[in-house]
Amino acid sequence: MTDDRPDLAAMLYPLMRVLIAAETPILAAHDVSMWGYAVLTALDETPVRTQAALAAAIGADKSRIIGTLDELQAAELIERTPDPDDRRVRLLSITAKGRRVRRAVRKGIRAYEDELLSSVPAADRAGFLRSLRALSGR
Amino acid sequence: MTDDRPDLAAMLYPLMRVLIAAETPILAAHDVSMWGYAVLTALDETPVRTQAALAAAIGADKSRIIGTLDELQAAELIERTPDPDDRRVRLLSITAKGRRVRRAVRKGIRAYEDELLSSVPAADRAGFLRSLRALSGR
DNA sequence: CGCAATCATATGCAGCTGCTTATGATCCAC
DNA sequence: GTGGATCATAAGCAGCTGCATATGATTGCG
Repeated sequence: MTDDRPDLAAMLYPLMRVLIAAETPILAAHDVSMWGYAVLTALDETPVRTQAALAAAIGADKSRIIGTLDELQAAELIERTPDPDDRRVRLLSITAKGRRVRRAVRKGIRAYEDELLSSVPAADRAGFLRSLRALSGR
Repeated sequence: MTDDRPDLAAMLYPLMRVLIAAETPILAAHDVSMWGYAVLTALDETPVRTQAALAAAIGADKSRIIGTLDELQAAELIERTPDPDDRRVRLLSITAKGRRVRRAVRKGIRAYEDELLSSVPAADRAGFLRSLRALSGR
């Protein structure tokens, strides 16, 4: 064990702040909240059955996420339809509009990330992304 | 540009939560808050002149950090002495006790991190750490 | 059928955060 | 000497978060 590197959290924290700061105007330009974008992303990528399961999937609080879902629905970015097999459940789906918005936001974010990552050697970058992917469980 | 990876923030966020969850009991065992540990770490590694500069260095709010400094001082982990050259300033320094506590916490955290990172191939791990270091500005 | 579990929803509580404003003391350039 | 800047400190405000509780409706098992 060497003492030559900071704790992971100490490195992740400022990076996280930089990313959030960069994403904020991108999200604002599309009138989407950060949790709203997380919801759109989840729905765009994987089917999910219940709102609670969605909340768990994106690390959100199942109660707090309701407001976000309300906003997304009002903006016609998602739809909620009753599940014919279980009257407690409202099935979630992303609309075509929601898909477009999500992908536009992601494009902006990706452009920023690519620029950020371009300062890192390609071999390290690949290792970084692979590690990050493995460590984040996705 | 490929679509085959999640946004950085989407990967960093769960990793950050995992790290925080792991650190929480370690910090509690030493009766140190997370900001307290960040302060101790900063003081243990680099001299800093003013409290405001310390706050900036660790990404904390200069007003909010006062309470943390009060606690650390009460626990005799840091000392605040008036700067003879500038009566507005209180110079900060870590005590020997503070140094011991900080290093004990770091040891616990490092053990966890090493275990976590052991699931990643060594080459990727090195690339990960180098990238993280470069991207976090430290 | 009864009951525990689950769903969506709402909300309270405590804590934290970012930002701001304010205070009194001190510093320093003009 | 004056005034703006800086320091430490305190606290307001609004927003967010994690967790818990509660409600009414629904489901599914014993």
